Amino acid sequence: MSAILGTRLRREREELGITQDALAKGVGLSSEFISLLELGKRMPSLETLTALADYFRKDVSYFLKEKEETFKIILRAEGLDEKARAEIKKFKKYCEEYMHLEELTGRRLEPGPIYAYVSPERMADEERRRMGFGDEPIRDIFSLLELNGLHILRQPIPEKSNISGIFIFFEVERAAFALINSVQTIGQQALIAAHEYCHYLKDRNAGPIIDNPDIFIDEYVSLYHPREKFAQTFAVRFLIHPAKVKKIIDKDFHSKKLSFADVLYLKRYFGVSALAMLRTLKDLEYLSRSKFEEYQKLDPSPYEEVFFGKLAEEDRLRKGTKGVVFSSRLKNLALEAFQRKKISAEKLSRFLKRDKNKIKSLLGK
DNA sequence: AAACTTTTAAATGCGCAGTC
DNA sequence: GACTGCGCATTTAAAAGTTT
Repeated sequence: MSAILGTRLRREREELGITQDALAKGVGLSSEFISLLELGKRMPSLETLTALADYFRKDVSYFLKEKEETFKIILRAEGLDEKARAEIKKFKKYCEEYMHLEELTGRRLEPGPIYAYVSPERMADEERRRMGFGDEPIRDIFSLLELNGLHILRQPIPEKSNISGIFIFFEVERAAFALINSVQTIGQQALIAAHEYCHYLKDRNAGPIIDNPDIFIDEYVSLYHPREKFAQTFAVRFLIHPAKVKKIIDKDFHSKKLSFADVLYLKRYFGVSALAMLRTLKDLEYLSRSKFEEYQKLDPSPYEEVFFGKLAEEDRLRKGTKGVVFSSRLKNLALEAFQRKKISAEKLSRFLKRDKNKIKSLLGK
């Protein structure tokens, strides 16, 4: 009995969008037997397995070999220092706790659609349309993505570890998680979140993905895996819709030459990193190459503070971030689990990061 | 928009041949 | 006689359609 064969088989079949019956006809079996295989209650003969593998154009081993545990793959990645390792181990723990809470409350999120688009721009537009955003900026990307099935955990990983985000998909549980490095500015985090979301929509079956911060430097982006280039283009397009940029610049700036302050204004409007904003403006030809390079060298934070009073709330806080940032949804799940007496007050207080007596008195008894 | 009906997909019980 | 790979008949569950 092997659970892996069943899950793989089911996944392949569903990806083709066919029924058990259709598959059975295709490989000369009965649909009942397909059912048994998918349930992991029977093993096929070698002959049958070969027929199935052929049908899906896969190697037979694909259906047999238990894939190396997701986290082992990540932890084996080269160049991981001890601090990063420790955070990834914590990430694993948080993922498991998150899934456990979903199970306790019965609130499981169905994974979103899988896209096979050729163009990241089209995919981003389509996804915006599906969510009903038009060309408006997205205010709370983290919550939005969570509702669409990508669980978000934000944890601080030291800059020198060179990790900006991690995407993983638990095959059996059918749950996707993204770790966002919370040491980055909130704008960068938003971009990474959208980037991981693209992996989720497109590459969720390709194994875990570790993203490093270099993907943001457009000069070198072409050197990276095409999948990364795709995801990065998607992320920028998803967060900054060019039509909106055009509208603002035409209407409000009367198409004048953009100053650094204008760029920062737009950056704040879309809630992204300064670099992503600069890139977009350059690509849309609102900034010349030389201006782009000039602005790119500047550190936005002191300017932002002077031009707009203060940094975005979270950017000031993040300097002191020591631990994980749990999403509102996770906290909400924990609360529900507590109220239904499925977890202890101690455990709840760990998720909410508040004193348990305080929580208790607030909830009445 | 609830209550019932029909259709279809998936799961289960059972049994048959072949093998060890 | 116990076990395996499978099909047939039947049941269950979920989706789609219809009526009130």
